Amino acid sequence: MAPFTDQLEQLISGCVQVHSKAELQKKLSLGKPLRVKLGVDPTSSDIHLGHTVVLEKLRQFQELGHHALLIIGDYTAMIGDPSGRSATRPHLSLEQVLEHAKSYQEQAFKVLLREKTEVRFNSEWLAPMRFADVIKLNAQVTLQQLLQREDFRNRLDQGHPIHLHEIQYPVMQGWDSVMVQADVELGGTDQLFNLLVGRDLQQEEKQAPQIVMTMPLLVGLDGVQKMSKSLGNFVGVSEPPETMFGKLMSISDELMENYYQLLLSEKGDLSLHPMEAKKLLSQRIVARYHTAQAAQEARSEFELRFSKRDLSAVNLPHYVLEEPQDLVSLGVTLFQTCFGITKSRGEMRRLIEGGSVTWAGEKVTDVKKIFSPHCEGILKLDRQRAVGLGS
RNA sequence: GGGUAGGUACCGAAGUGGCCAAACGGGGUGGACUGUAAAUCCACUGGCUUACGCCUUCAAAGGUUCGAAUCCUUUCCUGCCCA
Repeated sequence: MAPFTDQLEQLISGCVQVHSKAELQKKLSLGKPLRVKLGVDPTSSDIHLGHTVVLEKLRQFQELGHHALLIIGDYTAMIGDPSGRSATRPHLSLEQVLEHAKSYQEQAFKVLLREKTEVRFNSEWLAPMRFADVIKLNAQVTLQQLLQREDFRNRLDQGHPIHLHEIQYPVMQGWDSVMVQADVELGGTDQLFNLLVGRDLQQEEKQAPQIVMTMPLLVGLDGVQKMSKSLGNFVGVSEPPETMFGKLMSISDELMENYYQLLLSEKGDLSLHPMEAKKLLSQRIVARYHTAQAAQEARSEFELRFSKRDLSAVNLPHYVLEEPQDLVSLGVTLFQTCFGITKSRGEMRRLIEGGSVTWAGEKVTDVKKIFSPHCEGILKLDRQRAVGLGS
């Protein structure tokens, strides 16, 4: 293991809060590997760049010789973390949660060192708990503490409901820390309260309280709200290189600096043309989750496709017509079969009438235009999607 | 449990018997412009239809009416005040 003073510097870099630095220093100085916990709720099937900020921190701990505990919140996911939420989360079934959990782990190992990670499901200890046990835990938290949280206070002020099951969440998460005897717990800044509850519960159980470290939240592609699957403003770590690259290119210039900082832990070269800086950023992030070559290709494709607007040189899905079809029907079929997107005929018609569809580089606004099986060429459907027709 | 205010499209929010597929704002999508950035402008934003129009929708189910998001009944859900 590295000398603890060096470790300390590294570990706290990028953190928003460390509670407390002195405790961390002390624990590190003992020279023993720390048990570092990170909880994730498999509420959706994808891990996105927002999650990676904190995963990377855990990875850093691993590389310094510490023990990583990845807690899959299969049980908590069914309740839904109210943190930062203005409304109650929808309920998930156990089946959904378990399915998500599986792909979650796989994706998490794109960042974490698999063989050095202990994965635990919190249903292991939460499911068998009895009501009396729960009551006992609840005695550790007061309503006043909960109401100091901004998310709950907002809901209260705005007359939005706060359900009792939601206020159980911090206690459950805190109990996880007790059960795995965490020395450190990581989380986003919105997790601060939940993380601190863990300390209280640990102390109650005569354990040393965990050190709490929070990382900044990554803003989503819209530049306004935090990155989340449900808002659709995310870049998933399992997405194809071209998609990742494209999505990253759509962020605003202002966001770029933030992304450089949080995703690559460095300052971008601001002397470059913003577009060039953004291409560099995208390329490097893609390279991290795919390969350098894939990133290079994604970049070239992007340039061909959008800068030079040359679709002919780009890899497009192919489709061969079986029989003549009008443009609307064809469009709907293509969206479905090539991109898995369900469009109504009305939507398709609007797209065509709005001038989005081009055939061989020419706008086609005739909804009824017939395409026959021997038509060959490139049909552009919307801003991002195009299909090669014919063989 | 009592009182009271509500539940409208992705979200917020008008509408309180026909002119309502439902104003307005946000969001989203497409176009122009561009660096697939920002800003701006324009269009679209339940389904089917070239269209006339038809169909499904205003928490749910029934009912009144020529006609209901709007009136009545019951049910479910939520806020606020009181206990």
